Amino acid sequence: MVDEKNLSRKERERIFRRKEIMDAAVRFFAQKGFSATTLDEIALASEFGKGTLYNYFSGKEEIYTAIVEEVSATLEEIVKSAIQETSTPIDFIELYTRKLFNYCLNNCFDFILYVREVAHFTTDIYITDRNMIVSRHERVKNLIVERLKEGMVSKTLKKADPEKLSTLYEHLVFPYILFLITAPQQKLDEDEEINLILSVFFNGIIQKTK
Amino acid sequence: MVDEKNLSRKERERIFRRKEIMDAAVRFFAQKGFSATTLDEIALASEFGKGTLYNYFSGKEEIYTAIVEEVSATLEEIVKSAIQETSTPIDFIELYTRKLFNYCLNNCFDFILYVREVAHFTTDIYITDRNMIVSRHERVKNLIVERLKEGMVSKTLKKADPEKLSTLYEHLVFPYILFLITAPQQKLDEDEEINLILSVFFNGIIQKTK
Amino acid sequence: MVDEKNLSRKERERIFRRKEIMDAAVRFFAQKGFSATTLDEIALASEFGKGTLYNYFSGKEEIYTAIVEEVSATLEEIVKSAIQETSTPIDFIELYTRKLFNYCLNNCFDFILYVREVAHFTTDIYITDRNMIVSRHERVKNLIVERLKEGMVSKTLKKADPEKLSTLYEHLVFPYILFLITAPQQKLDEDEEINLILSVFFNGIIQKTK
Amino acid sequence: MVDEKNLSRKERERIFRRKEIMDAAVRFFAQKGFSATTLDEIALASEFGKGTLYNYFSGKEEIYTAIVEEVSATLEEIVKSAIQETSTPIDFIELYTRKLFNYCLNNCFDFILYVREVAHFTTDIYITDRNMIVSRHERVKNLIVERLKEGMVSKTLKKADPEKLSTLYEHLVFPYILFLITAPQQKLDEDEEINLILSVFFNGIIQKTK
DNA sequence: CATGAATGAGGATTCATTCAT
DNA sequence: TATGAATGAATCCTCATTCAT
Repeated sequence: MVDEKNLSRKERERIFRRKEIMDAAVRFFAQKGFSATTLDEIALASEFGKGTLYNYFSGKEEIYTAIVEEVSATLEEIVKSAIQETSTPIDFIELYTRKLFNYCLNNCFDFILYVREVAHFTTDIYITDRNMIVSRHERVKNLIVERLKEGMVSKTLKKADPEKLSTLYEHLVFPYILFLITAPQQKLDEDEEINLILSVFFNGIIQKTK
Repeated sequence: MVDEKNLSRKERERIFRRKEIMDAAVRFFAQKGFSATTLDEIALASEFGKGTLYNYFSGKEEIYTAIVEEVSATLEEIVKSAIQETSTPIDFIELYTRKLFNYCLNNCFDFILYVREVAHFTTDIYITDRNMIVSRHERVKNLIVERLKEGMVSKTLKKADPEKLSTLYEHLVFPYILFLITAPQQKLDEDEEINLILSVFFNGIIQKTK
Repeated sequence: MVDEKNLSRKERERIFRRKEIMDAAVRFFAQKGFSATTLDEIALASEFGKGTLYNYFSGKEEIYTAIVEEVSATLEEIVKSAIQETSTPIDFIELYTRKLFNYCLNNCFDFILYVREVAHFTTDIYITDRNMIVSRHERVKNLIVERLKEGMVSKTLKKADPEKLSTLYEHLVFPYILFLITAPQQKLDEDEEINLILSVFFNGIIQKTK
Repeated sequence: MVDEKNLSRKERERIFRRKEIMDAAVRFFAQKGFSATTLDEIALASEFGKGTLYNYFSGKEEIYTAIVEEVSATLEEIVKSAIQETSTPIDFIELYTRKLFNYCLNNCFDFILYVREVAHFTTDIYITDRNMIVSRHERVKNLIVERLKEGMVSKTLKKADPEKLSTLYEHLVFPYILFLITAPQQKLDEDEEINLILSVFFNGIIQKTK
């Protein structure tokens, strides 16, 4: 996350244009995958000349990587803020889920890319700098694991492997949100869906008090 | 699922060769996506000449579609058999999960393709005959929904929208299995994983009796 | 130089087609250099589809390299045969010059490429396998140097650094032949030109007897 | 050669900047040829903006042409001065060779370009104004031819076609000098090399007295 | 049927040139 | 005048598909 404060006008414009290109590209990457997306499409959609893209990115791969990295960074912010704004594991999971849902609603294509990468759903492209993404994902996961452990210590949550639980959460919530958003349907009652997810997930992990 | 009984030797051989090609192809589609997979790879891996593939399929797309359809059919068989072999919703879900896991262990590449298609994770390719897959998926889903409804009527399961619950199950179990299988890790304790999934899912959907 | 005897029809055809492509390409490389030559031109001139070229060469660079290597091999043959067919240094140089001239007359474009490479006149392209060409050039040069030394021992030739003399010969004869052939002029009296070259070169290196 | 005396400061600066650009460009043209050289390289090396180059030249081609023309003019000066400073053909050739060698030592890239053009070693680019260069080359050649004729009349030189002899000289000396300068070697004994060239060339063309 | 050479449409990338600042 | 971002034509290369053998 670049500090955009102390940048020259030129540099700010450059970052802005990079973002414009990424925003135009993400829809295609999400819908068709990396290989099937063409630079012509991206150029057309971003309203830049094809050659211009190369002033901002070294190639198709870098556009893709930049998008995934940006989502990755944003998701880390989301987790951190959810942690800071809550005091209990339960509250954290609820807020985190809500924030995720919200982010996904507004940036569904970015989210698709990220889920695909993290969930190993395709390796259409070998992201050279996957390390950065993977390590950030690990970091985020650890934050969640810590919270889960706290809950287990305080007996709010059932005892279980917190690592596995974290992974399970991720593979429950991410794909489901993705489904809700991509599936063509009339209306989406956000609260209802969140409640359902949490209800299922919680009433399994919350230790019942007699 | 073609009835292979009353076929001539020629026809049986034809089906056998189609299967060989599909088996060779699925690994590439799973690992690299549709677009990034080349017919040269498939020809080489299947030990057929490139031109020969066209005697068995109309093109790359049909190979892909045939694979997805085959998985789709197999999964329908799995659900049906799980239904027939169990008498309660709980038992059904457990057996179904177990069978899924098992199928996935032995056919992980096929499974990846299917999940990608069903979970809308990419539409790299527009499957012309997606209707058949979608409608079978609906059919399967309805079978599950019926079972869930039974459970709600008999008060074994909490009252909830069975459609949503079915979807939730699908988006919990499928991606998680996929993750377990694709994530590079040492050993995989199948039973432990299944128990975890079921534990979380069940203790959320099973109505607690005092 | 591949032994073309024991090859299958397929392999012979393959070599033949490679040669056809090289023959079509060399004219462009010679006239415009490596970078300015396009595959479209080569494809058109060789009467193959553009993609077909890639069945025979890995790319533009390999076509170029293959040509230079072929000339290199041929020139080695020429030197060797000239050595075998003569018994004195003087006769050798005369026959060698005559053979060179003749080769160049019939393969002037190939010759241009070779001279350019050997004379360091351009490094438009970095030939990966330049080593092979350079080492062959060294080998050929040594053969000539040996002959020159013989002449010096037998007092037929003046005493001088045979290495330098060999280089001087090369940079006299090759570029001049090239000039004669590429310069647009009416008629070319081969014998006259050869006699001139030899006259100048010989009457300098032949030791005068009183 | 523009008379730089009566020019305004602006015009002098303009010429100076053109020269700076040409000096930066010639190294690339010499090493990689016309096509493979990019304006970006030239702009970077000359420390001008890419657009600025167009204030001094109409395009890449003109930069190239200007360089070749400048060398061409310089070489004409060299020949003329060598003629004025000597009184015999022999002395002339010796001085000319020496001056050439010296020029080449200090401007080897320029020299490479010129030799390539004059020796027809590549026509990567069609110099629109090649006429000027060719005609100057003819002029220079005639000066040399005249000197050679004088030598033949005065019986200092053997009788021969002076035109051919001039060409032979050019194709002996130029490429050899080029080779000496571009070939990677430790030390270069200028005098030794010149003596060798002249020794070979002279003892062939000088008529022996009994 | 089996094969793989031939093909050309399509895609990523480069770069000379233009032009607004 | 100096600049470098924008551009798209041009180029190399890939690959699904065809077809002669």
